[in-house]
Parts: sequence; structure tokens; C-alpha cells
Amino acid sequence: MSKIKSTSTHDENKRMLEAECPEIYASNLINGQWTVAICCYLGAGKMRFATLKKKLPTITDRMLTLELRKMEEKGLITRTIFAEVPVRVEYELTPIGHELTPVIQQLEIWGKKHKALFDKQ
Amino acid sequence: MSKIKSTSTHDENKRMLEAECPEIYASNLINGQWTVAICCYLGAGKMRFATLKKKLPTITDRMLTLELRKMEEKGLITRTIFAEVPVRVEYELTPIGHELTPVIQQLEIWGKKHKALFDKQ
DNA sequence: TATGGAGCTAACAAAAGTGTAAGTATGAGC
DNA sequence: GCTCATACTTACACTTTTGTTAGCTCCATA
Repeated sequence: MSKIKSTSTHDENKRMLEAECPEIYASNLINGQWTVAICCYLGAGKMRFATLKKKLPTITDRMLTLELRKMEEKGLITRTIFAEVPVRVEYELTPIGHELTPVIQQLEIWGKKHKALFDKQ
Repeated sequence: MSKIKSTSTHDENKRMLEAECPEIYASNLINGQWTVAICCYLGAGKMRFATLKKKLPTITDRMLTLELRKMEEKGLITRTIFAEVPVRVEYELTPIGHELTPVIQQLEIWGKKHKALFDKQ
């Protein structure tokens, strides 16, 4: 999650594909390890940093911060700071973030089917 | 795409999330850099190694091999070898792989919307 | 005085993913 | 004997992502 070196062919390839295929562009938007999970929880309503952290027991402060920042950059969520003490920060899905919910639900249905197939074997 | 060390917390976290959330399980199945692209092309019908390579101009032999193997492992595609000379190998979506197509299409629609929003800015 | 919670940040380390360059086996055709 | 095409494989290097540890600020409360 550090800066991406603009000289790498790795990144160039990624961008070429993104530019040509909206589906790859989209899948790159949600492929952070915790991104989909966070989307799901925020689908139910706004949430604070600490609340999200409780929902994701194994995540570290750092990873949660990074993920939330990345999602904010991508326009999936908004971040609202309340100047209280101690500080309160709330995260919420943007409209386009909300529109992702049904797609994730589709993915979930497919995931269940796939899992059922593989658990049999 | 080397072997994953089973001792890493990184991998542990991934598995925990997968086990609990089918949507994360699903998103992990499609998050290879070229996976979605390959799914799209194979959606139109079976294809040979070399044909796929032409469709993905910047991919290397190695990456294509690795991606295809990973997708085979995940049960998304099948691999058929014809003992001709030179060898012919055909890749094809499995039934569950085919069922992914509409989901990818949903993702594509969402991706276009998201892109439109961001291109404006 | 120190303790505690909220929401971070910085420096570093490890793991996973991707790319480069070179090489393999096979038999056909020149 | 040499080259060609196909579909790989191997060894290595680099990039990106994720995790570990330790810290910090603010002010309230004990």
C-alpha cells in the first residue's frame, strides 16, 4: 500500500487492462483483502473506526486505516470527523459504493455455489 | 504465485475471512491480475494457449501458464491436451466458471458507472 | 501523576504476486 | 543437421501488499 512506482511494467499492465475492460477496472477496485468485508458492514449503515475493528477481529489498526483510506480515494466511502474528545470518525458508503452492494450479493451467491461444489469433493 | 507459506498470518487472515464470507471467498477466486480477462474471453468458447496470448498482448508465457493453472485448480476452467505435434492445448470454462459470467457482467456495469463518475472530476 | 480510549502514523520486515530471460521436448519440413 | 512452432519450465529479480511493533495527541477521569 506504499506508493506505486510508475516505471514498473507490472503496474503498466494493470493499467492497460483497466483502461480497456471495465470489469477488470471494477475488480481492481474491490480487491483489497478487507475491502469487500468493509463494504458489507457499511452496507448496513455508517460505522466508527473502532466498531469496524471489532467486526474484523484480526485486522490491525494500520491495515484498517490503509484500507479505509484507499476506499476513500476510490470514492467508495466517505470519512467524517467529529471534533469531540476523544475524536469520533464515521465511515459511510458513497452512492456508488452502495450500488456495489447488489453486485457483491451476486458474488456471494456464486461463492456459495462454488464452495458447495468443492466441499463435496 | 510461488507456494504460500502456511505459517504466515497474512494467509491465515485471508482464510479466516474466506471461511466466514462467501463474497470474500468469491472475490479471492477472481483476483488474479488476468483472471477476469481470461474468464471473459473463454466465455465466448474454448480457446488455445496461443490464442489467449494474442488476446492479452502484454502477458508473458509464464504468467499465462500460472494464471491458467491457478484457474484450473480453482475449478474455473478445464485443460485438454491433444497429443498432436506440435501439441494443442485447449482451455474451457467449467459449468461453475460459466456461472460467473453474469456476475462479471454486473461488475462491468458497475465499473462503467464508477468510471464515468471519476472521469468527470 | 498516571491512566485510558479513540484514531491514527512511522519504520521496518515478511510474504505474495508479477516480470525477465533463458531453456526444454516433440516431430515436421527444408 | 538445422530451424520452426507449441506449450510449457526454471531460476532469479523486482513490485506491491500485508503484518509487527512502537509510538503519538487530545483531554477526561481516578
